[in-house]
Amino acid sequence: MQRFLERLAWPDPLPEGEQNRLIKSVSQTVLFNAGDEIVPAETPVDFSSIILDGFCCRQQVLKTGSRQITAFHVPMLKTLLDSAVALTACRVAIVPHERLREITIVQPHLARMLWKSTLIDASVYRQWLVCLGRQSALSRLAHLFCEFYLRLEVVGLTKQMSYPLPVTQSDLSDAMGLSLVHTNRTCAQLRQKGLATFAQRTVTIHDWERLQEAAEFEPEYLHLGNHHLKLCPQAQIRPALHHST
Amino acid sequence: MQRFLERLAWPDPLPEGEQNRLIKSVSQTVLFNAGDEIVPAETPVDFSSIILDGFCCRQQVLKTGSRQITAFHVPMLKTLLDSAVALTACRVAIVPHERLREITIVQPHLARMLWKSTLIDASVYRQWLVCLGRQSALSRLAHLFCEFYLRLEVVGLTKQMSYPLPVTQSDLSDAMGLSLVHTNRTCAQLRQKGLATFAQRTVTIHDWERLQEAAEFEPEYLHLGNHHLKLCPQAQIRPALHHST
DNA sequence: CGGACTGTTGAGAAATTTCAATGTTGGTGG
DNA sequence: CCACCAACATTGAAATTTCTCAACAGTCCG
Repeated sequence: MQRFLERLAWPDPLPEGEQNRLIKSVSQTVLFNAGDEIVPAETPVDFSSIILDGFCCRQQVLKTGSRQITAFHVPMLKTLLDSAVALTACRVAIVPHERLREITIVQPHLARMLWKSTLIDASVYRQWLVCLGRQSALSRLAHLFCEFYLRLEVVGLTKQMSYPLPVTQSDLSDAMGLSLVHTNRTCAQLRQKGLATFAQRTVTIHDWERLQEAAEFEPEYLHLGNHHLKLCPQAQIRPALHHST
Repeated sequence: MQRFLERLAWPDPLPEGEQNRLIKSVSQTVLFNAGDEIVPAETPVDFSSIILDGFCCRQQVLKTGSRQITAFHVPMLKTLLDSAVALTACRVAIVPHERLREITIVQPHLARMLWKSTLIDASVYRQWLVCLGRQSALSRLAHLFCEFYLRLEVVGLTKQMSYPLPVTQSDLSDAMGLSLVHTNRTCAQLRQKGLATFAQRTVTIHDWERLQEAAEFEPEYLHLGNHHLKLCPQAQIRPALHHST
């Protein structure tokens, strides 16, 4: 829970009273395995969920069977969600909506932080729309890798220019609106161009500068404040060339 | 302002006290012409905006010059926005964030309604992601036409199975992530199939049932409550055949 | 070792884009 | 009222991206 709390009012710390309030609001904590439906689609819910750890996504399945992932929820990032599926084992805190209602009454600042976090989510959705609507497969994947790098960086889940992304290429396809085959080829392209590698469910960025460029990535939409501004420029690593062809 | 207020706590009415509070929070009202930037992109803002009337969109322009519209804001629907552009003449109410902060303190219910409206926005974004990621051009356009029909229906802006959609085919393209040419051809297909016609900036739905089907449209994501459930089935109009070829 | 899942590759098919030309429409000034 | 202009819509055809189908390789695990 700690990491979620730290992130919520970012970059300010969440006052202790509010932290306790939120902790008390959790009615129960539930465990899920990879593949479980955290909240079945179409089910009306009267609670929200906080992903404590693990990795899950929101998705929608069309009649043709094709799937579109609409969001990834990384560990610790708050999230009120439905139609979510666990991609790895997940621990999820359940917060009844009634408790959230109480929070809006007695803890307006905390409520604002929760509201703000939904605004940031919306901002991320809009950015994804730009990717899916107007960017090439290469740019889309590059953008996703950039986004995750920063989102995970602020919560300390990156190691050098590398981070775990516990999904398959098939999941990436469904997130970026591409076919599996094309995703595979696009990953290969990113690798061959020396931009980034996705292997063993780990992303390694070889050339942050050029990756960002290929993605037209502009991190403001993530609302990370100035945190990342300190990170990224340093993050520029010597271009690594990995021409395997 | 009235229609915005009616819509906010939908289907419940917004208590008078809260209505007044919101009205008092407006620092000024601004007029825009079609094409004006309501809020320039990249500008940090300390206020939110409510579209009182007119029609505008959020957009993002890539380096290649291509544009992606990420949201349409129809008259009366509340909206806190940035990077917005007026598509028609617009009247916009400005609400400083400071006033919103006060609202979270003294009017928690009103604050919840505002929060809820951002959650609905996010829900619409996710639906658009599904469209852009996994649906054909035909389905995308059909979906857009369905979505607008309901959004405008609840605020009384439809007439029979027809409603004004004051955008060009070029705008539709940028919203659905298609090229102008393909959008044009897809509009023609919808027409030829007798599903819907878009002409003179007006959408006319010929066969709601089949249009909905082609779009895989499921209106729950709009959170219109039961209102539309009463409308849509009636809305099923005798299939009109308009084969112009 | 077999099986399931994941990743990789080839090749033809389909959807969509781009380029380029032509029609249409609505408004404006003469 | 007409001529004209600009914006918008439509059409054809070739180019490109992406998808689908199908086969095969690699890895993990019981």
